[in-house]
Amino acid sequence: MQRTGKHIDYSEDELEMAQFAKALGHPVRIKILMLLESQSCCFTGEMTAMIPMAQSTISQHLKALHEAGLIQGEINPPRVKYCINRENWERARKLFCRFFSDNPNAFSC
Amino acid sequence: MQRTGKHIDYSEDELEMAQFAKALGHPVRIKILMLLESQSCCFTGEMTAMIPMAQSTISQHLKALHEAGLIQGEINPPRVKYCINRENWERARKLFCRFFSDNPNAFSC
DNA sequence: GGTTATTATCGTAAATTTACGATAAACTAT
DNA sequence: ATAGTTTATCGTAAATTTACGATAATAACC
Repeated sequence: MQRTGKHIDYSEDELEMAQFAKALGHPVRIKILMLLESQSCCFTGEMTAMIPMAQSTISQHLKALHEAGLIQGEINPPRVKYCINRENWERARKLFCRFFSDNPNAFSC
Repeated sequence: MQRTGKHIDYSEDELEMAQFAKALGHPVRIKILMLLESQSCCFTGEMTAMIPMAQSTISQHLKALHEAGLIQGEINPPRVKYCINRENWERARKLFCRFFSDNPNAFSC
């Protein structure tokens, strides 16, 4: 895409929110995050055991979530323990809450 | 993708949320929604005037938002007036708020 | 050193997304 | 009818995403 020289000026919030949203834009990544939310922490192996997908695919989705800043991994050889990145989670929460609340009909968030 | 016969059982919430998130996963679509939020309603032309992108591309993004259920269009010949789909907006708000609040460290949403 | 266990990365192929210009469609107004 | 205005759709090309199996990397253990 992006074959023109045109640049659109997006605000930091717009870019950041789109980035978070993109990371949330696949059901398996939602599932992974819910898992981490409910268990606080989780090894990759536990996820691959619960989700019928190739281990490499799960790892790829974890990478996407990591790059978006939503999770962080702690090496615990030979395993890796993942958990929510609370700082960015809070940031995302604020962005989404604000976004959906800035309208006259909304309940307060 | 999806070349195997495996099916993952996603909950309705997981699927719906991923769908909303996917629609929010591009900065120009965030921008469009913010515009609709601030103005309550907007013609396609006003958006194409404010966003330096081909008219066809904007229309494509509007279609994506419409298919995700986040906006609705009212034909007002020869123009089309778009606005937020309040019912689904509220649904999305609840999903995201709940999602980001279901954790011990979060502030209440 | 060699083995085992766990996870990431590589190489790939198919599907989807994103952007554009060109064209069609829909409706007004002349 | 013709012309004008606005928007959607079509055809396209490039980029990205998603999935897989195979392989590499890492660190513990024997």
